[in-house]
Amino acid sequence: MATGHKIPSYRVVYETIRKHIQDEVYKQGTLLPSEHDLCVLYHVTRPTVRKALDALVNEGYIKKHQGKGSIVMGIPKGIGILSITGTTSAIGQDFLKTKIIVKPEIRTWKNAFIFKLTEREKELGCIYMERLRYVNSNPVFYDITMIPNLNLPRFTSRSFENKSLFDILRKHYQIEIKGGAQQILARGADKTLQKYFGVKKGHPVLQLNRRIETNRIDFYLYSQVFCNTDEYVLYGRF
Amino acid sequence: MATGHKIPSYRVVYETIRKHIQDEVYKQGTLLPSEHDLCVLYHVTRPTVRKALDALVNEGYIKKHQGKGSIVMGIPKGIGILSITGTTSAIGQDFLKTKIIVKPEIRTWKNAFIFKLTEREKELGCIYMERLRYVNSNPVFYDITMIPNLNLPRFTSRSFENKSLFDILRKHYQIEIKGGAQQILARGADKTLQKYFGVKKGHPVLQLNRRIETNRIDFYLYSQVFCNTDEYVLYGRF
DNA sequence: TAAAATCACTTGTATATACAAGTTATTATT
DNA sequence: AATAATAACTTGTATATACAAGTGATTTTA
Repeated sequence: MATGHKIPSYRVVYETIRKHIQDEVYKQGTLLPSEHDLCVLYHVTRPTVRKALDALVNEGYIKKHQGKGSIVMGIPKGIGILSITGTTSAIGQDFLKTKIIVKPEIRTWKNAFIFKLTEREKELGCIYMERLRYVNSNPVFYDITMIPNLNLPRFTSRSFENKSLFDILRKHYQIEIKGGAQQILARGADKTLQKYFGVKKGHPVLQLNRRIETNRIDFYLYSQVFCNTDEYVLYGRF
Repeated sequence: MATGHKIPSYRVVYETIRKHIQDEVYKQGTLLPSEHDLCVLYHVTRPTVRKALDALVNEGYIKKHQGKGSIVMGIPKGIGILSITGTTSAIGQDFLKTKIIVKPEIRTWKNAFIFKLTEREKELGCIYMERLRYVNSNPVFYDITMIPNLNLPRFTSRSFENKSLFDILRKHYQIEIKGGAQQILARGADKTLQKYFGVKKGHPVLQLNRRIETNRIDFYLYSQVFCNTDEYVLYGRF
């Protein structure tokens, strides 16, 4: 199934350099090739290279110093749930296992939800699912995902074990994640969290309420993520 | 005391539009003037306008749609401690009061700290301070700030009441904040937090460990922020 | 020899231009 | 009147170019 989408060249440059940092072709602490050299390498002009580097700076892969060059910082450490790509890519799929608690099913919206829903979203109802995610066999994330029930054929019958929700949305429905907003708070564990995380009542748990924006206008995903940060803390750049 | 720094025009465009969104000259839900119109308005070219808009998109002030325009999203709601500018600008200085718990003083580094320090940083020692911050008279943030003791004359004798640390660093020492990395976790309140937040022992509190990068190479600020999220949650974009 | 000036590099800012591609209103067609 | 084509907008991508400004090594000067 070819997408037919042409990949912009700044994206190619970004992805390649990112991969090279990941694979330690460009090693931590060293200087990246100069912008001019990258231009020659990728047959693009400086603004294009700079757009790619800007993204890498934002995500913490590199750091720039005027007059000196771009220093490779390496892969952002920790669990980068605050980044756009979601949990899976951030800590490496190898160490993340997913267990479905509630299979995707059509429901009415939880009215206790934090974000205001549009009338259209309320009408549609939502696809609801719950997942528990393990990092190195420890339950670390418990997440509730709600997606407006808008023209996503066969969605509820798909398998999500060890698959990224975002990947499925992109491949089968051409939905791209573009960013989002989130609330972050600390709370005590309730019965559900006690059960899944194996902690005492009131144990401090991180909660994230997220509204995720997509390439489809007025189409948002909603998720509530609970994290047990006892062993794995969240990490982010700003 | 004139800084002598020339402000880049993309910055001027960014600041002006940002201000206009804040002052509701550009109202939420409406379309921003087109990039072309902004070019005429500010006497700059499109790449310059786009650079300003990119920053506004990143911070959640606007959202762009190809073929349509840039939609004004309004001021990012909540307490945007995850953003680069710090607490003060995020919730509006009017509602934030600061109380100094420990005045800036020279100390050796807390060795229990999370980030690895360089030898140079260890030698220098650090300027240490503790602050309690109130939002609408409620104690919400308790933060410990550590700054390498590197050529910051008279720093320990300055007043920090209701002043932004970042502003002081910029105005008096020409130190600009460029970004940073942070860990986020949920933890139970200890005796100190109980005292300042007026909560029970073990009450869930958000903790942020931050390393803040500056325009001076190898000069970082370190801070540990504790947040009582019972009434005011943190907010961020990704 | 030590300090100052220069040069060659780096990234930062800005312009001018072109075309691709998505959206919306208008116009022409059926 | 409903539909299709078009035109006029919008943002997205990309090039080519120029100069400013920070860094570090080299060369010149005192």
